[in-house]
Amino acid sequence: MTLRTRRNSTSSSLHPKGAAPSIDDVAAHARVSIATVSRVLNARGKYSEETRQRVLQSVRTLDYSPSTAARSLARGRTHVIALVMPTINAAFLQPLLVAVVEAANRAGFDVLLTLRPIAKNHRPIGKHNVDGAIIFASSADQTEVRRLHAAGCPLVLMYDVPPIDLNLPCVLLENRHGARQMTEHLIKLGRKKIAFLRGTDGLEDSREREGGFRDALAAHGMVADQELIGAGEFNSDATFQTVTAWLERGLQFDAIFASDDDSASGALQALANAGISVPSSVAVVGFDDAPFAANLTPPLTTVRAMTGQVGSEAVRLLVNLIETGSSASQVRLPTELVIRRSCGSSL
Amino acid sequence: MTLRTRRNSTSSSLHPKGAAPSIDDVAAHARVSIATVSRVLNARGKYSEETRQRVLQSVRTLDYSPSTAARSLARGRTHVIALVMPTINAAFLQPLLVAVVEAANRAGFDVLLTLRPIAKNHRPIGKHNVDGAIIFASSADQTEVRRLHAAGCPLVLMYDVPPIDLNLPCVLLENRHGARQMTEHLIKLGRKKIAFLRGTDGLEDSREREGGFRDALAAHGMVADQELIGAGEFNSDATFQTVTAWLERGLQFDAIFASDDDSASGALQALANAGISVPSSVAVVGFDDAPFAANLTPPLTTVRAMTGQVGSEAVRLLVNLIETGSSASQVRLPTELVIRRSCGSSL
DNA sequence: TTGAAAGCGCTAACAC
DNA sequence: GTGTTAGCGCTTTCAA
Repeated sequence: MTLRTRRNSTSSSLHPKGAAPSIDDVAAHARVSIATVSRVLNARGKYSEETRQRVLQSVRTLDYSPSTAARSLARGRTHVIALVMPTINAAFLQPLLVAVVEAANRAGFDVLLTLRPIAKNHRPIGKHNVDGAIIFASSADQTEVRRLHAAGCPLVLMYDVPPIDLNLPCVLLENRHGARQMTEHLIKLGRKKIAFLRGTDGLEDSREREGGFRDALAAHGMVADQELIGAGEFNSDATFQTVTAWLERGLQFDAIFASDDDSASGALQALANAGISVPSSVAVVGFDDAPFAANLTPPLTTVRAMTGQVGSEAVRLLVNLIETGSSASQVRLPTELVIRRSCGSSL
Repeated sequence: MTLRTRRNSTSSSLHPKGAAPSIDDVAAHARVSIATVSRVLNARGKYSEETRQRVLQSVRTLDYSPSTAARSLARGRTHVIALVMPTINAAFLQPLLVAVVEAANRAGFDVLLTLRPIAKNHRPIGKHNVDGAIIFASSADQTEVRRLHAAGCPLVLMYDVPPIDLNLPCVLLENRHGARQMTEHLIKLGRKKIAFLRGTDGLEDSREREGGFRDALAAHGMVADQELIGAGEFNSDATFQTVTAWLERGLQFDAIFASDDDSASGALQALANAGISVPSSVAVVGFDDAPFAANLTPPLTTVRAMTGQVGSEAVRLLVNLIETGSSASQVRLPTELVIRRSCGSSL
C-alpha cells in the first residue's frame, strides 16, 4: 500500500494560487499511480480503456498540463529547436519564419527564436537546452557553429553551405539557375546593357546569383561591364545610392538585375527619383518574390524562391537529424520566373 | 566523506559522444560539491574567491552549460516567454518581433514563438511551460486568454485591450490622436474628399484609427462620406480591390487615408493602375511606418507607430508582472507624422 | 565557507 | 494492467 503521496495532494488539489496541478494530483484524483497517468498521457505501455477514461477525465477537471521542464529532464529531449536569425528587416524573413514555426509545430517541436548578433545570449544554445538548431546564413559565426557541432548539437543551415570540413545538412536555392534564367529573359527582351546589383559579400546566395548572371551573359557572348556591377547588400538603401551614383555619372544601361527584391525596390526608387521610366527606359528585376514585390510600382518581375519551403525543408532535415542521427546533406530548392511589369515586354 | 558521486564521472568526463557534462562533472573536476558549483554559477551564497576561480576554470575546460530543463524544474521558473502571433505577413510584424526578442533576451528570457491559428499546439501555453506570454491582438481567442489567465499565467496584450472584466496589462498606440493629426494634415493641405480604408474588423487599432479620422472631420465641419469608407483589412489585396471598385464606379475623392501601410500600398497600386497620379490627383497616406513605406513610389506619408517600442514595452510589462506579480495596466505609445511625398504639399 | 540530501515533476525499468 | 522506484540535473535548506 502506498504510504503517502509524495506531495500533499490535499493542498494541491485546492489549487492554492499559482500551484499548477502535477501528475500526482491527477493520479490521486483518478485513483491510479503516476506511472499509469504517464502511460495514458504518452500512449505508451498497457492500460485498460476504463483507466484511460478516468485519467483523461481527471486531466480535464484539473486542467492539468505536464511540466515540460520535468518531461525534458526525464526524457533527455526538450522538443524545442532554436532558430537563429539575423537582426535585419529583410522582407522575406517573415514568410521564412512562419514556415519554420509551422513545420516545427507540426513535427511536435516548439521554436525558440534567437537573434544574432546579440551581446551575449542569456542561455547559450547547447545540448539539453534545445534538441537542435536551424541557422540562417551568416547569423552565427563559424566559431559558434563549430562549437555547437562539436558539442553534439544537431544543426541545419539555411541559405548557406557549411565549412568544407563540417558536413552539416543545408538547404539552398537554385540561385545560379534562377539568376541565369532571369538574365536570359532580359536578353531575350532585347536589353543590351544589363547592370547587376550584388548581394551581401560572403553569402552563398550572393555568389551564386552573380554567377548565374555572368553565365547567362557569357552564353550570349556578352560581357559584364565592371562599372555596372554595383553594391546591393540585399538592402534598398544601398542600391538607392548605387543606382543614383550611376545615374549621376551618366552611365548607360537598359536593365538592372538586383540580387533581391529589397534591393530592386531601392533601384526602382532611384530611377523614379531621376524621372527615368520603368520598364520603358530601364527594366528592373529582383530575386525572392518577397511579399511586397507585387505591390511595387510597377509590379516587380522577380525570381520566386519558395521561401516558405526553405523553412519547412530545414525543419524536416533537422527533425530527421534529431530523430535518426543522420539526414540528407543538401537540398536545393527550385526557383521560378515571375514575370510582372517591371521588366516590360519585348523592346 | 562522499561515498560516491551520483554519476560515473569518469565516463562522463570522457564526453562519450553526446553526453554533455553535468554539474557533477564540474564538481568532480573542481574538487568541490555540486552545491558549491551551483552557488558560484548563480552568484548566490558564500564561497571563497579561490573556489570560484577553480569552479569557473572547470566550467571552461569542460565547456559546461547547465541544463535549462533541470534548472527550470528546480527553480519553478523557465525563463522563457511565449510570443503569440498571427500567421500573417504584415510588414510591421518583423520589427515587432525583433524588438520583443531583443528586449526579452536583455531581461534574461528566451522567446518561444507561437503562431495562431494552429491546428493544435503541440504543447499548450501554460504554467511551468513558459513564465508568461505576450499576445498579439486577436491572435488568441478570448477563451484561451481566459484559460491562461485563470491558470495563473502572466499575460500581456499588444495592440488590444483586454475584455473589460479581465484587467490584463496591455500596450497600445495613440491611434486616435495619430489618425486625427494625419487627417488634419490632409485637410490643411486642401484635400476636401478624403476616403478611408478601414482596418480589420474587431481590432482595437481599427476602431481607434477610424475614430481619429472621424474626429478630425467633425472638428472641421466635414462629414465622412459613407461611400468612401471602405474595406482595408490591413492588407494590400483588399485595398487594391476596394479602391479599384471605387474608381470603376466613378467615385470622386482627392485623398485616401489607409489604416496601415500595407493597405496604403494596395491603394497606391490601384491608383497607378488607373493612371491616376499620386499625390497630384489623389493623396495617399498610411499608418505604421513599416520598413517598406519609404520605398514606395512615391514614398509614403504615414503615421510612425514605434513598432519596436510596442514590443519592448510589452516585454517590460510582462517581466514586471512575472517578477513582482503586478504591472502597469496600460501603456499607450505616442505616434508621429512622417511626411513624405505621397500626400503632396499644399494644393 | 562548504557539503549532504531532499526535492522539483516527470519517464521508464522492473516487479507484481 | 498496474504500482514502485530510481533516476534526469539542477537549487536550496540544513548541518557542519
